[in-house]
Amino acid sequence: MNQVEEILKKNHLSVTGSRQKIMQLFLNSNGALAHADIEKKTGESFDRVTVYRTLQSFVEKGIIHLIPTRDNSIKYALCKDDCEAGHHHDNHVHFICDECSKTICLDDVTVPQVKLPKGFTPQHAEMVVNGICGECK
Amino acid sequence: MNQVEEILKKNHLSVTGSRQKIMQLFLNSNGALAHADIEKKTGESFDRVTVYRTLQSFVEKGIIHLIPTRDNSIKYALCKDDCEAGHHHDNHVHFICDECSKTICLDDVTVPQVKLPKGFTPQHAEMVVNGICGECK
DNA sequence: GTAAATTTGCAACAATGATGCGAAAATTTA
DNA sequence: TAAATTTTCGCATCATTGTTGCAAATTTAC
Repeated sequence: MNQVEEILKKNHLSVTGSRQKIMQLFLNSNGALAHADIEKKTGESFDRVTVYRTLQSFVEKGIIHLIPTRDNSIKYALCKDDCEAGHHHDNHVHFICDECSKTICLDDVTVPQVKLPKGFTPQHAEMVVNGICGECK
Repeated sequence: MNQVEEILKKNHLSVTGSRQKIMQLFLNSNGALAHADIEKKTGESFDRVTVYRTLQSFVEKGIIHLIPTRDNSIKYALCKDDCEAGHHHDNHVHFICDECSKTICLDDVTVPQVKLPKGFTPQHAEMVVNGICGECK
């Protein structure tokens, strides 16, 4: 049983062609993927709806997470820690390169706490940093 | 000359019905607005395209700014400081209430700096906090 | 008040995402 | 391992969101 199958089974998902291929894509890519990226890379293999539903199932199981971006395009990313241990990932910072527009999970950088005005109760914080990544410098 | 006209003229925008009405909406609301909110509140007054273009022109002039949200819906907000002084607003934190889903600019809370891994050069950082706002508590 | 510049509304289009449903595939069961 | 059951897939269809071109209307500048 390969890594992809393992991940799917562990998360109680049927092992199907689309899920295997898309999961493999995430494992191969070192950044986040947008729906469009996935559709491009899988070619004509799967229906557009299948890709949506596959991503949805991954999100529901907590295998991948969404990354909010400034231009409001949805990006999905697999966190290394997640797939290996299955535990819930902490709140890490995301980095988006303005040059190559690669989106990277900075798993080691946690979102700092901020002091909110009186009355506000925080529950979850997201932080996205834009700039130039190591490869584009 | 009223406040709305003043803002528009200062930003070299023609004073038109849609711009006046939409700008007024922003001045009246104490939170951020989504395109859909605006369309709802302006009723049948304007074409959908006009609303888009009006918002675009405001963004271009720096009168309003975009707020990235976790569910990837675009929200626009007017910062008090901006409209009065015209200077560029600093990087403040945004708060989205999970209860009433109001989106608020925390003008006094600046986005903290984070230490990035080697090679990454930050240029801009966004931070969005979800939770419960003062009114919903 | 008129000419020039800008903005509007309409039509049309593109991209993104959701849903219902029968067919196909995967999993369970015996 | 074959049948029964469950899940997923693909197609058609639809909704929402956002963009563009262009002629008509409005605003601004002179």
